[in-house]
Parts: sequence; C-alpha cells; structure tokens
Amino acid sequence: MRKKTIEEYVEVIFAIQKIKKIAHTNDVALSLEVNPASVTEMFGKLTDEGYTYYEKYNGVTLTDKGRGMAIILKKRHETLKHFFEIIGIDEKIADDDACKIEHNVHPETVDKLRKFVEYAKKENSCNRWLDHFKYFDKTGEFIICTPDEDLDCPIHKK
Amino acid sequence: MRKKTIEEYVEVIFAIQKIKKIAHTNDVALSLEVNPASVTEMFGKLTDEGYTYYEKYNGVTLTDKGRGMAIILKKRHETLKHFFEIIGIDEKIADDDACKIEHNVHPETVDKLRKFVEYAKKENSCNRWLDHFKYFDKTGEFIICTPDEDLDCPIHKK
DNA sequence: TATATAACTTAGGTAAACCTAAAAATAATT
DNA sequence: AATTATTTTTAGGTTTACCTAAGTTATATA
Repeated sequence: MRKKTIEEYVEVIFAIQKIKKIAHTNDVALSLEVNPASVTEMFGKLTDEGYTYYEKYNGVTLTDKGRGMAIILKKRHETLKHFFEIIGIDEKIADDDACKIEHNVHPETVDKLRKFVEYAKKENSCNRWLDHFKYFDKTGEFIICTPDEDLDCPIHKK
Repeated sequence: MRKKTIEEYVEVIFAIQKIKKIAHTNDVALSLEVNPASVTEMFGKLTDEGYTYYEKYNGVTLTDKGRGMAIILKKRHETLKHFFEIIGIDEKIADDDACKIEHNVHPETVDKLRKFVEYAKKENSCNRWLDHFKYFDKTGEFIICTPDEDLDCPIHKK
C-alpha cells in the first residue's frame, strides 16, 4: 500500500484520541495498516517535527500544532466528502476520494467547494438546477427549463 | 520534489510526442524536473511494463497501452480542470489541482463531474443556480429566488 | 575528418517509509 | 510474586525514485 504522509498519521492519531486520550503504537498501526515498528519510527519523526508528544512504550498525544493540523484536515475532509455527496457520489466513495485528495488540493479550491456546499444546502436558494442536474445524471435527458417557462419543468411544477 | 508515478511519465511523454514523434530523455527530464539519469531508469521500467518502446540513446514512444492510458488521463484532467473553472477557480490553480488529483480520484467521481460539466455548459439548462452560486461566492449574500418568485431575482429579471 | 560539445547511460549512493525478527518493557493471569 | 502473554522497540534489510559523477555514444563544428 501507499506510503503514509505525516498528515495521515496526524489524522488517525486525532481520531484515536477522541476515544482514548493516548494513541498507542498498535492503534495507529491497525488504522493505517502498517507494521508497529514503522509506527514507532514515525512517532519519532512526528515528535521531532512538533506534531506530537511521545512517551516511550506509551504512545503519543497531539501537540497544539498537531491538533491544529488535524482540525483543518478534518474540516477539509468533510467539505470534500459533502461536496461529492451533493453531486451524487456514494457515501463510501465520497469518503474515499475526500481522503485521497484532501492532502493535495489548493486551499482556494477547498474554500470554493465549501461555499458550494453551503450554498447548495441553503433551503431558499433556487435548487432546481441541482435537481435538474441529478435528473440529467440519471436519465441523460435535459430538462428544458428557462426562467420564463417554469410551467414546463417536470420537477418543479406544482 | 515529489516522486513521479508511471502515469506522470506517460502524460509528459504523450505531450512531447504531440510535437516531436519521439520523446527524448532530456525532454522528459526537463518536463518533470528530474535528472536525466532518473529518466533513463524510468524508461526501462516504463518499457518493462509495456507503456513505451525504448531505443537506447534515442528516447521512447508510447505503445498502444501507453497511449490509451495517456488519453484517459488527459480526458480526466480536462474534466477536472473544467469543473474547477466552472465553480470559479482560477485557471492556473484549476490546472494544478487537476494534475494532482487526476491520479487519485475514483472513476465514478470523474464521470459524475464530467456530467456536471456537460450539464452546466448546456445553454438551455436552467443556469440560474450556478449564477446565484457565483453571486453568493462573490458577495456572501443569498439571492432569494424560488420558482414562484422569479421577479425578485436580481440576476434573471428582465 | 578530427575534435569539441551535447545527450545519454552506467555505476554507485541516498532518503524515506516500509518490513521482519529478535529483544525489551509492560500488562495480565495463575 | 512468578510466569505468561501482549505490546513496543531496536537492529538490520528492502524498495523505489531520486541523485552525482564518470564513462559512452551521438551530434555539431572547425
């Protein structure tokens, strides 16, 4: 499997700490599907770079720096996942893709997608467009629907 | 800089071949910002795995397999870039992000985004939603615009 | 055509994250 | 408390894409 970045270690440590206070070597190894020996090694690196405190034989906890990074990553992940779900991607795949790209995409892009999600979820925005997109996605057919011809719209006519 | 995948090598070879018939070591080295010696090494791997023909001291050309991959990657890249541009990301960043995530994202996701782009570009689809999103993105303000109240819409009223 | 220059390859090494196997520390059980 | 079981670490290797430096081949110029 692919090599894990510092960000991925920080993420799983954060997740583990939600349940356990301290993230132990084995917890992280299981989460990342990596050998415990590799985790020990990474704990060293993580601590050198200021993301964790490491107490030998007793796992790590995130520093403020580490926690800060984790929170940003988590938000980023949720934004991306949410976005994918809005356009109709299955939850599992949405989550998976969010995982993979959250480490690569520019902040500007995430910001824009965050706004997109925010907007799409707003009840009183004109959501016909999204509905029509989903209809197109499912049927392959375009709904002819211009502002002046609302009556012809098969989804929104009442 | 980050390690290059086979896919990235295939992409730049494809791009070079559009101009030159044969992609030489140096061309690829310059494109990927990598040492020529590394490229020679990769040419070996690429050829072992059936993506290129390699003639010593005279560069590589893509096989059908390699070209097939390149074409898929190119389409994927364009879809992603296009999508980013539609939601308002600058061309440069859109291109950059497309580059980075085109290797990671599920095919289902790319398909969905392709449809999204296709739909958004269709003239006779109801594009108010996208317009309203952009307005929101710019101003932070929601446009109250329901199907029954078109007259209140500051963008679409005539 | 000889020679200088440029391009490419080979040989040998590095770094980073991974691994296995064995040793050490900690925790659990009798 | 002693022994067994589990967890963690250490030591030493592997892999992969990268590098530098030196040697080789191809190309361009005198």
